Amino acid sequence: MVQRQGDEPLNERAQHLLRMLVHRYIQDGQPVGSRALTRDSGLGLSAASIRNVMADLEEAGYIQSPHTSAGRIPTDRGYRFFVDSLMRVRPESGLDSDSLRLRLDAGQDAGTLVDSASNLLSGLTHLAGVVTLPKRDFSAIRHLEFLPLTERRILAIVVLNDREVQNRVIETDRAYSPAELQQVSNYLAAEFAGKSVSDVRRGLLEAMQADQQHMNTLMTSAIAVARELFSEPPAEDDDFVMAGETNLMTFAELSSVEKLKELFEAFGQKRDILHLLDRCLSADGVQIFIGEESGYRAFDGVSLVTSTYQSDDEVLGVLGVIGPTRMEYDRVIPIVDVTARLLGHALKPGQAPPHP
Amino acid sequence: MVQRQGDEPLNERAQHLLRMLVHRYIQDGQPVGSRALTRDSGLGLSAASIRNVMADLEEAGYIQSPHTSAGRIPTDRGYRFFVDSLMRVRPESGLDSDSLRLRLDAGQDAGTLVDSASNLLSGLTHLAGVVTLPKRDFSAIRHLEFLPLTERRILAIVVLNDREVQNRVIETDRAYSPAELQQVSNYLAAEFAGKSVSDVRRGLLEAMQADQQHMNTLMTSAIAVARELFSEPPAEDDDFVMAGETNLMTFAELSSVEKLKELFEAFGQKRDILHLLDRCLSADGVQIFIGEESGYRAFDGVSLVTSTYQSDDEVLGVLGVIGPTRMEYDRVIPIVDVTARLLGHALKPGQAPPHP
DNA sequence: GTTGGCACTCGCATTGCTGGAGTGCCAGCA
DNA sequence: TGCTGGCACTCCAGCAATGCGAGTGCCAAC
Repeated sequence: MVQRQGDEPLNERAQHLLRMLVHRYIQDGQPVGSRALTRDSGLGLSAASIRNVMADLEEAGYIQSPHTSAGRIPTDRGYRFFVDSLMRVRPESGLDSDSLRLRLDAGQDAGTLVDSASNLLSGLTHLAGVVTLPKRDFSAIRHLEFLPLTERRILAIVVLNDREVQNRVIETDRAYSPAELQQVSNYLAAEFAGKSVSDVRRGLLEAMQADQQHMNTLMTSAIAVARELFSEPPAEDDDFVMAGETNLMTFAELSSVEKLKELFEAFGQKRDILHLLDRCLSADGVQIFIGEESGYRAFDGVSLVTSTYQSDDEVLGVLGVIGPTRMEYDRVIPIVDVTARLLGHALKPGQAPPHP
Repeated sequence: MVQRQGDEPLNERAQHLLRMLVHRYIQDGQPVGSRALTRDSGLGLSAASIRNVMADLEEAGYIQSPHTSAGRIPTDRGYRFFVDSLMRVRPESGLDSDSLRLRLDAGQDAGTLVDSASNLLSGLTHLAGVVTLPKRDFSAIRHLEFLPLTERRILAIVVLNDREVQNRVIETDRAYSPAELQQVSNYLAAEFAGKSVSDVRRGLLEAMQADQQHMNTLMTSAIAVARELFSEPPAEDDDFVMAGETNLMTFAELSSVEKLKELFEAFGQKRDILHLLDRCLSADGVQIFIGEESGYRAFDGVSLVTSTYQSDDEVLGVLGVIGPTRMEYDRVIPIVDVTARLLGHALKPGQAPPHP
């Protein structure tokens, strides 16, 4: 990156003005001029002085002017500084938290909850909401069942956490007789019941490294089958749900059809978005990507506010909100934060189911 | 509908010119003037004569001019007449059919097939593809299983057709002990194995009307549970999958952001679309809704070409393509038709699974 | 019935103009 | 040294005027 003169820290006044400018721009989407700022700032400064400061801010890369005689708008860097150092998150208006809880009812199945959360996010922020399906690594295995389809293909059904059912077809190395399969099934069901998927995976790894000569045929078969079943997470774990994409069509910044197309294509591809969301999985708490920071061209002019959601300290997934860089960060961030907490809570196993 | 002078049948020449006009407009999206038509028509007529005919066509409601001194464009009614009487469907270029078959591989599960079909449609037509999930009414029940969750909540797992697994939580009138549930489970599994969902439903209806005093407790319980399970189709049966929505953003007719928003919101709501697709279920073969014919405002300027798909004479669902009214009907229709056939074929139970 | 001609109508792009908002810079002042 | 008022300059947005081109409708003549 090019060294800029402006890399020296901003003084108090410049920071204050930058905050005002960003705030104002977020409100009405018009470039902010020196006159408007003089009024807003509350400092008893003249427009000329403000102009001087604005020139500094521009040189430092925090703001820019779309053309000579327009006001200034924040750059990505300006938003970043605003979000990191200038902004104070608005405390959610207590009421929210309660009414939200009602809409994320514990005891529903994961798919429904994820949908609700996504709708909730988009509804509250008037932006697009996005929620990844929860990882199932820490779910307890409740029930296990194998059905022979053809000689070498078995339909495996796994029930997790009282509620979720997953199934996949596995291909085996050799043919299993129904009786044999039944044995394997019983053995594995007894062995795995109550354990979490990641425990099982770890256990399998150990078993495979152990001396196989001490095992009987049943165990060897069982391990082979189980390995096939648990070797990699099911495809659905790698997916997300969006809601309210159309909200993005209202923003002037994104109203060029080409820009929109690019963005919606990115949503459809899923790959880039997933990659981006995966990056958020590692750091917990709220994370923000502003415009080009994401590294994807389709995300120019677009920001992503995310948070991991977790139950019992295990990170299950990521949720967040996609909108124009010009979004009300101070309002959106707490919404994302609260929603993440509520979703995590609602997903906690053993929650009371809703009364019929 | 208002009676128009033009309701008298169009003469040969008028029909020919209408065909040319629609064809031309579909090709380049520009209003077609009399000069252009004189060249295209092949008739040795002058522009003035053409203009006379065009005036007739306009009066009859088949074409209209966006403003005084532009050419003419087809109205919905014009497209309708074109599609019904003037157009000749292009025979698919044999090659297609083979390469398509490869992309709709029999033996995959319904979800994957539906996704593929949807992508196929949008890829081939450069429009948006839409496919409803297949109804499962005619699927054979392969396996049935009940797991107690809480006293009155039971997780039911139904395996259909070797491949599809459906599960739902049912609420019972009274508490069942695990042993009792096991009995019910065994009884129903034996009773239902191999029957289709609709057979079972019919059977249940009869059983309920029969004199219940002749039944033992087991049967009564079993019927109560089964009724809960099969009373109405699972929610997923009532859903569809779309692909290539972004293709619609390229068309000039739809390039106003507001129109697009309206349309995409309709896609998101699903309700209207589902309703529209349901209407297609009854009539089999290819069906077409042009513009306002659909009755939904969001569909102004948009056409829908659909076909039912079926295996073994049972209609399973609907698929189709959504695009601007100005679409190449003669090319799109056979694509929809073939895709429907291939999807129906691929969904046929007992198809050889793909070799690993 | 067909044709050429003619007047007419729009839409669209270009041009020139004006007002307003905003900037940068400078000289003067505390 | 920092702040301020003033001034010249720039650029956009909106508006009217204009000319051009494409296309129409109608009519009289063939």
